[in-house]
Amino acid sequence: MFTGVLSSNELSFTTMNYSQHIDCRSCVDCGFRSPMFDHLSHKELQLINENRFEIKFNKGEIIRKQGTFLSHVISLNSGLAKLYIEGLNGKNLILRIIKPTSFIGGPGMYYDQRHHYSVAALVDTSACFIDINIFKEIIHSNPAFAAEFMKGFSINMLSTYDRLINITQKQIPGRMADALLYFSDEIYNSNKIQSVISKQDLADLTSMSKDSAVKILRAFKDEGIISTQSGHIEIKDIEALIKISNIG
Amino acid sequence: MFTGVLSSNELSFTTMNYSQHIDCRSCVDCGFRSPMFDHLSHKELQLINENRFEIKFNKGEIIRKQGTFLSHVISLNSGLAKLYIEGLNGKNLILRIIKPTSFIGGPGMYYDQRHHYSVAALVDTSACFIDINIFKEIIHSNPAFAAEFMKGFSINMLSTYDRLINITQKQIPGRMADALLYFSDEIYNSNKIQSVISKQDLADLTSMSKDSAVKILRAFKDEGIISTQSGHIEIKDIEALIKISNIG
DNA sequence: CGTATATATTGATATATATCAATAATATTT
DNA sequence: AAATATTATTGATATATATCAATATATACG
Repeated sequence: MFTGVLSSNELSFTTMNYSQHIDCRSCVDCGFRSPMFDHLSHKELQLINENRFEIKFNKGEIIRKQGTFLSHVISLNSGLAKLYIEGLNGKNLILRIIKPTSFIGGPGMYYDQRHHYSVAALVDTSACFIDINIFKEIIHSNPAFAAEFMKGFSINMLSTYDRLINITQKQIPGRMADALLYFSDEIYNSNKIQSVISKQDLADLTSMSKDSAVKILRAFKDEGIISTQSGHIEIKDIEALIKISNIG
Repeated sequence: MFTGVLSSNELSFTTMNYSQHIDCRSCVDCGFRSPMFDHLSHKELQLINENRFEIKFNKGEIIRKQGTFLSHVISLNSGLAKLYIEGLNGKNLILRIIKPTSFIGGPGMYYDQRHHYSVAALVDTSACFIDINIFKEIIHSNPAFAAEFMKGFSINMLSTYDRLINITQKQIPGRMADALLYFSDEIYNSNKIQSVISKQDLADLTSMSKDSAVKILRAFKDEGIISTQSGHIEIKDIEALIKISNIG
């Protein structure tokens, strides 16, 4: 189930490249850990450190597979991943894009100990896996951490509500505008969307066919709202996108 | 914000009719409380009892209004309600139907203390409102209760995922079949669906127009899958519905 | 009890979106 | 570098679903 190289106990002599090669020594002073862990004591961080391992995934590899046993929660150290539900007839629905330093728990944690979505690396990605029982232990003994965990869970719920409304109540232009704004505002913090996001990904994010995704992007390009070069998409007129998003 | 008659301190001399007239004396031995509360001690139940009030709502009345302050969690004692997101351009999306003795918290509880959906009574309905701070206090001091609360939250999340996939990846016949099966399996535990569920409600539950809802129900009727009499819908061929639901 | 108001029904029409098919461009492997 | 596979693009066509309009039925109201 786990691919990639286990490396937390190795020494790394490669040149530092934060986007791909991280070897975390300890959670206590880790610069790549989810901000959620700021609420933990030194002792709690040490406990987590003793019960986690870091794994590197190549682009395209599955980090979590829907349906399998939920034995660990994840903190994404570097890279980028898509979190998606494997739906009907092989259709996927991307729920959200995971960037560093996001935490991934999942609704199976307190229900059936299974994964209800898959997570796949969009680029070379490194993530720490933390034992679920240790993690829960800390949740139950640290109310501030528990509240923070709940908050994250709640935000995921709210973003799912948002997706539900946007996908079911907006038509294609509005949905694609939402997706582009999501990348520029929340993922890349830039008006450039990297080419690792395929047309199929954009379609899976907006619940439309790939052909429709291509066509609406073409239309946006013709209107000067975006420009494209070798797979990359650049937002040229963000105001227009916001307007299209609002109209629906 | 709260309508209806506050009645926990009144004596009721009306003939007992569980579906409409409940006056809970104490949470400790309440037969209408959510099963979640079974995990509480006598003392904790007393604490809740001192910090709750029961309100009766007439059919059609709003129990919770999206956007308002989340000051209380709810336990539905009797009746029936719809929980829905007020979306774009006045379109509503029903997330689920609430029956006794469901608990309603909400994603705002640990985020922004606001309601992110509305709840409205479909029939005369009675519900207990529990102070949010008292409720959270108990969550933080009782791990078993906290886990149960988390489990409920997770189940809501999973049902939202389900809605997301069913609505975005099935077409009208499959979605309507899902809605009918939801009522028969989870709400009424009967193949008869009461007339309090309007065609608009069925449309809001399946994310289709009211006209389309009427037409697909007509088609189901013509095929002998359902029958209708004065608003009620009766499922005649549940196997056919399951098949339609599976095909999508 | 009749009038008003909301809800339900139906067929005709419009429209958004998916599907298909054929080609082009990229990426990946040998 | 050639060959193969994957991904992207485009226009033509099919189809699902929404909208509209006109009528019917039920429900609330004074």
